[in-house]
Amino acid sequence: MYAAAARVPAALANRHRLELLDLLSQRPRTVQDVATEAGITVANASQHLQVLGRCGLVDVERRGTFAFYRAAGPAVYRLLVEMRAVAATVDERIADAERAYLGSREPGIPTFDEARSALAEARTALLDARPREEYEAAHLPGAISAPLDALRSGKVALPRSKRYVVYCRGPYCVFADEAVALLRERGLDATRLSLGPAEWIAAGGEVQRVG
Amino acid sequence: MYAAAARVPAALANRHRLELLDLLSQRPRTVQDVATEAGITVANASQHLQVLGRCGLVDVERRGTFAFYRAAGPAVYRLLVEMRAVAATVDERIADAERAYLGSREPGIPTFDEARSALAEARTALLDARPREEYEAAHLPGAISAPLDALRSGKVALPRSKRYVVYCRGPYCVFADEAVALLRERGLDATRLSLGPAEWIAAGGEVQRVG
DNA sequence: ACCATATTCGCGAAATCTCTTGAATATGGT
DNA sequence: ACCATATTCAAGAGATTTCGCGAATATGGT
Repeated sequence: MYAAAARVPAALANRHRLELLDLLSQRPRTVQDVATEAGITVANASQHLQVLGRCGLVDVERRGTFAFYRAAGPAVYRLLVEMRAVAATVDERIADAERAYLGSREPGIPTFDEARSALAEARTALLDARPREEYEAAHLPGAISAPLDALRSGKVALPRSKRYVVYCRGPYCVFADEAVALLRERGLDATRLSLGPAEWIAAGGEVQRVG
Repeated sequence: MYAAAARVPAALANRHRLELLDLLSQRPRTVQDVATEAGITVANASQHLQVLGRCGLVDVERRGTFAFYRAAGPAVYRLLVEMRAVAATVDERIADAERAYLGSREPGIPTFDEARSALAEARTALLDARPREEYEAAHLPGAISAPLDALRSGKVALPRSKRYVVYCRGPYCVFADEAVALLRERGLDATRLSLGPAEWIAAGGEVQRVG
């Protein structure tokens, strides 16, 4: 019984599998895709994805010769969030990363409740600083896609009359921070929301898709 | 970074450590105590507990020559609950056990919200069917200790005018079921609450202690 | 039919984990 | 001081996991 229950943490007990699951929590990806992102061979990525799949952590949808893997559901997001919470209370590197990140940079908005009250104002807009593919796969309700590249090249029209709340992949991602810095350089009012879609889904929130 | 984060699931990826943590989620225990409960040697239990401790999953308090280990905090309870949730969606044995348990026996009260509304009535009492030591370490607010042994030997005074809601360690524990069966044989109105203190703590609830 | 490509499978060496055994350490009581 | 006991430490055999490599499988296009 406990041996059976231990298979889920066993699947997560590997840095590559953790990274793959993290990648898949942003959007579905092919084996090749995650392999290059994580810097491992395709064969190895395939094996790791199968381990994750056997424990119900990822689902696979086959389209032609491609296998699109994705995080299996809200329960997986909740598990990831809780695991990071425990890890952060002890592990030096994670805690340091968090301190370095949350300390050196400004705190931003730490909860969805606060974000919601900020967004209640009509002149506040929510921006998604992640790559467009991730925005298309799942984004917070009402968010506008504003990938960092597009912001840099000025391809996103941002009226000066608005206030902007920017989010990205999650607390440890730097996209939103860079986006906020960029907007402020241009004299816009921007704040970071230091949570991402994973935390939103974990909290029971619904997401929107494109197409 | 991911290697560091993987240490938490690695600590949980062992049936004995999972069982130990489960035991410690009910009440603090000594090394010997958990060793005999889990059927492993003391040295082995000590090693496993140290692994759990290094990841911040358990705390230790030394009193004399004894080392009392306990689950480290609400985050650990939340992690355990989420892990079981994921495991139950896939693993045959766990899902079977759940079906067998929740199917063959009656469903009981599945959420704290429903329990709260039942307990709002003044004539409803909440009973804790676990061993007294666990009740003393932590029990749901307002619960009365009614260990199975004490119920069997009739040592708990239960007025016939009340309705009883009985809980135990959690969804997979049978104490509450047996207690409910026992009370009904005696013509009392009893229902099982199929959640335990772990789920209560995971949901952010406060617990009471004795002494 | 044939080819290109995405994925999966199988094997073997290296690394890691597990558990037992026996000893070492530390604390409290006599 | 000495002893009993609770816990921890250390080392080694055995089991499991990891990962690269090469081959096998499967699908879609030409």
